[in-house]
This record gives sequence, structure tokens and C-alpha cells, in this order.
Amino acid sequence: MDKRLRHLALLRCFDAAARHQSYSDAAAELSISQAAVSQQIRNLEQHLGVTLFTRQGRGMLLTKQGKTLADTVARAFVQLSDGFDRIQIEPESGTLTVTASPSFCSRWLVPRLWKFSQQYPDIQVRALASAQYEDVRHSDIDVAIRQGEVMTSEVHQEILLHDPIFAVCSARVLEEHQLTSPEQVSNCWLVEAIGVGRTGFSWKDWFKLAKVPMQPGKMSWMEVTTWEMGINAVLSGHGIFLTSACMVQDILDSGALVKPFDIQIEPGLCFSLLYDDESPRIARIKVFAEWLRQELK
Amino acid sequence: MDKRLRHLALLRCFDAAARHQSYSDAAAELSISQAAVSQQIRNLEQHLGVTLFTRQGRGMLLTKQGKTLADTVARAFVQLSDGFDRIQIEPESGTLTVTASPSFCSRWLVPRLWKFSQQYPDIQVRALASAQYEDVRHSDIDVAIRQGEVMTSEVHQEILLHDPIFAVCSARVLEEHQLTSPEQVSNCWLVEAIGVGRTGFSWKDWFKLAKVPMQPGKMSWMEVTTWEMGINAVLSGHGIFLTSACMVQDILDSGALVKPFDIQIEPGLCFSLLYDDESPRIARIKVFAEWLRQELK
DNA sequence: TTTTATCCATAAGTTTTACTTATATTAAAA
DNA sequence: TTTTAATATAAGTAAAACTTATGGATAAAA
Repeated sequence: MDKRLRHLALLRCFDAAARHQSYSDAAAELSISQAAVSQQIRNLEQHLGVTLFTRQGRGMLLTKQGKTLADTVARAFVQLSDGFDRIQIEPESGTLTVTASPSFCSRWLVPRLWKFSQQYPDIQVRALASAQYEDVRHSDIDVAIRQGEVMTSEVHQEILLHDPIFAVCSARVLEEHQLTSPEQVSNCWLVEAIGVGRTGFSWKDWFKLAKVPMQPGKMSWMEVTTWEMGINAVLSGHGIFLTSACMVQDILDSGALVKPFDIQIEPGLCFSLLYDDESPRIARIKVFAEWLRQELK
Repeated sequence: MDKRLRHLALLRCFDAAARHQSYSDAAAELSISQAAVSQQIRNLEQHLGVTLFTRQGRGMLLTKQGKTLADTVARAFVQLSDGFDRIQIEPESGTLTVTASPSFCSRWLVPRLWKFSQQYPDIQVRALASAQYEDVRHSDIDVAIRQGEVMTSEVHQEILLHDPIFAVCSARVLEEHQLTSPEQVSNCWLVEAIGVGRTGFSWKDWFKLAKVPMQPGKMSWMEVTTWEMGINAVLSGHGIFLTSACMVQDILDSGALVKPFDIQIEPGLCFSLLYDDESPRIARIKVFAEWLRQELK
């Protein structure tokens, strides 16, 4: 590091003196005595080996070097002030970056963002799909929506929703397999998502809940690694899939998928909301978080 | 002034810590103890009300705000270092601004600058013609050439040359008035420069030196306020003018003007050279000053 | 011109801040 | 678990920043 920056504090004095072209006025601005200013500037001049002011009658006149330095210092100070502003509080309006799993992003978040934009046109939301939890404290990411609870203590974390799990299939499968009672399900392809978070449930749980004995040998299975894949599978007519409302509600509404039974695994999927309480963008984060809560009600 | 700049010195610590992502390494760089760094950063965080680092196992991790601030601070420091560089010593090459009276500029300085440029192609000289002395300490001007001595004590001042005064006229006037003896001069238009500095001489002095009695009533006078005007007057055939070698040497050489007598008022015009000894551009100033001395020999 | 007011400069003493040392705490590695 | 390598904290010390008091210089006022 530049050794000349060792006497940084002296520059504050110098800046004030340069702006006022007067030690007394500078002292008044800084709420210190005139003598202090005089000494500080003498020190600075000695350290730099450069005369910064010359006495001009009653006042002080900047030398050429003094002028150059004053310009630089003033600009550097403005820059620092801006920096402080930026980390202290940012306005509500601006960009907000949200991360969630690829499935949640594409199945729930992104399809609803237009509503947020309509309500808060000054906040531009960027959605970042990512398979793993992204640190919201040490990155540019402001909000994370994650399945389950994230093992971290240093940021705000709350449960956004518990979304029950139920079975969905296409209308065609419903008809072909005559899915009027849970027993019939054994004859379908059973599609199951694995490894998407610690979901903690499976077809086994469903059959138990349905009070139907499983006959492992007799059944056809398919494992998928994302909700998306499972949904695509059943959409194209392949079997029956266990998933939650937030992933498929719009498709159920459209009629492309149906929910053959009222059987629900609860509490089901748990989604957490995480953000940095001390973020400079806390204002817009809170707006977004509140919108999320309302939207999920 | 931004109150947050009160704790400027803490930023030096912060900058080092941010670069190293380690208080211990920062302490080593700054040659202070680790405890000092830890305290300084705690102070900074308190003053700003913002967490800048979080502990990450053994090391320290910048928060988002910390990162932002570190960037700003780093850039501000570079700027300050540059500022210091600029006022401390500038290289020999670069721009040099010279001021002189309009007459000296146009009659002597500018016609000779090409030689300087040839010898020192890396120094770009700008010539500033100005009727009054320009401060070389508190402006962008590096060198001043002035008639007489300037009443200032805070910059370097030396006498560049004493240039004797003599009479010049056009060849036509010489012939028409048959200027073979000083007596004949009384019949010419006497052109005299007034108010161009405290020159301290006039036609009266010349007649005295020539041992010719003046006949004020019988003579025609013309007063001019610049050397330039006088030279133009005699060049176009109007009378005889008192001036010095540096103003007309080239015209005498070309034959457009002649020097009818050997009578010289001495010491005549005195030119001083002034520059700021502590200028950051002292290197190129010294080169130019030496060239001036050689050129005037 | 003399006086007065208003600056800056300096010295001595005080207060505040920065720093050090020593030790505790924490988390990773062995 | 023990060791190691980092940060955190407390108490004391050193350094610096600041204040008060005073002197000197300059410009404006009398």
C-alpha cells in the first residue's frame, strides 16, 4: 500500500482548508480549533515534501500542487461518500435478484412475476434458477426461495409455505386406468422425484396413506430428478406423479393434468424464504417478501 | 462535509483487510498488531452501522456491503495515490507553459521555439502572451519572462539579460534624412515606447548620450504603448525608434531595418526569468531555463 | 499614520485515539 | 480429542490530534 496514505486523516483537514481557502473557516466546519488545522496541514506538507498553501496576506492561497491535490482529494471523497451511500441504504426501487430451484422458478415464480412487476414497476426482478442454495449475504443475490430449511444462521429465514403432496396424471391416464379407487394406481407407471431436496416422502407414503398395500414386484417405476421432468412425463401421458400444488396448480386449472384423489401427504413440501436482514436493499426485499406471502396464501 | 469521512483512517485498515480477507495478513501489511485491525474494523462497522465482514471459519468473509465498500475504497485510494504522484515529481517530458509580454513573445520567444522543440521533442511549450506578470506559483504557468524585476519573493527569480537600447529606422528614412550624424535625428519622427514596464529611458537619454542638444519645439514625436507598435511604425517608414536587440535583431539581419548609430543606452532593457522552484515540473522548467540562457548568450 | 481586527504560526499541555500485549474464543485440521 | 490458526476482547501504553494561549503579520478602519 502506498505509504503516503498513512496520513489519510490529514486530508480531511486539507480538503476543508482548500475549499474555504482559510484555516479558520475550515476549523469552523470541522468543529476544531484553527491551530489544529494549521498543524495538520503543516504535517501533511512535511510528509509529502510539498508546499500546499502559501500565506497571502490574511488568507491562504493554494499552490499549484495544492490545487491539484485538492481536486483529487475532493473527487476521492465524493467517491467514498457514494460508496457509503451505497452500502447504507438503497432506495426501494431498483433491481432485485431472486434465486430458487429451477423447478420453482419455471413452474411457480417466473409465471407470476408479471403480477409483481405490475404492482411494483420500479423494482426489476431477476430470477436466478440454481440447483443449490445461493448465499444471500455474500453475493449479489437478494432473496432465496429454497425447499426445506437451509442450515445457516446468519440471515433471515422463514417458512413460506407447506405445500401438500398429491398425485397427478393426465386425463388420458385417468381414463385408461379407470382411476376411481387408489388400488388402481398400482397398475400405473409410478413417477417419483428423488433427490430434489430432502423431500421425505414417496409413493410408499402415499400407499400407506391410501391404505392400499404395495406390491413392489407388480408395479412399474420411473424416477426423475426434478419436478419439471416428472411433470413433463405425466403431461405426455406417462403414468402418475407425486407433486405439490405450487408446481402444478396452473396445469390443473388448465385441465391438462388432473388430481384423481383427495389423498394428500402433509405437511408435504416446505419452502423457505431467505434474505439478508442487513442488506442495503432491504426495502425492496421486504416488498418482495410480502408480495410472496400474499401470493402464496 | 460528509460526517462519515471522519473516520477516514479506519478505511486504510479496512482496505488491507478486504484485500487479504484476513485481519492477520492485513496487520502484517500495515505493520500493526492483529488486535488493532480487529478493533479498527469493529469501529468502522459501528460508525457505519453496517456489517462489513463475517467470520467464516478461520478467515473473514466480506459481506455484500463490505465488498461494495472495498471496491470504492480501493478506487479512491488509487486516485489519491495518483494525486500524490502528480504533485510530487512529474517527468521531464510533458507540457510547459511560458508567459512573457506580447512583444517578447512574438518578437523573440515564439520565433525561436522551434529550436527548443527540435532539441527537446518531448517537451511541448505553450507560450502565453500577457501584459501583466502572471503568478507562476499559483497557476498552471511554469515560467515567466518579464521586463525588469518582479516584486515577489516566493519564487525563483534571475536576470536573463541586459539588452542595450539603440535607435532603429528603415533604410528609406536613413537615406531621406541622411542620418550620418546624431544631429540629423532631430528632423525625424521620434517614436518612443511608453509604459511598457518601467523602462527608465527615453529619447532624452539618447540625445544626452549623443551629446546633441534637444530642441523640443522643433521635433515630431510619436508615442506607442508596445514595442510591436513602434517596430511596425518604423518598418512602414515612419521615423526612428528606440528599442533593444532582442526585439529587432532578426529584422536588422534581414535588412528591413537599420541601426544608423553605435550609440547604446546601457544597461537598457532588463529581462527576468521567474519560476517556482518547488514546481512538480521543475525538471522540464530547468531544461527550458538553461536553453533560454544559452540562446540569449 | 496609527489603531484595530483578523488572520495564521507556534508552544505547551491535555484529551482522545490508536496500538500493543496478553488472553480468550472459535473453528478447522490432525 | 488435541492441536493449530485464525479472530475477539480487555487493559494498559504510546502516539496523535486537539485546545488554549500567545505572538506575528496584514489589511481595513479610524
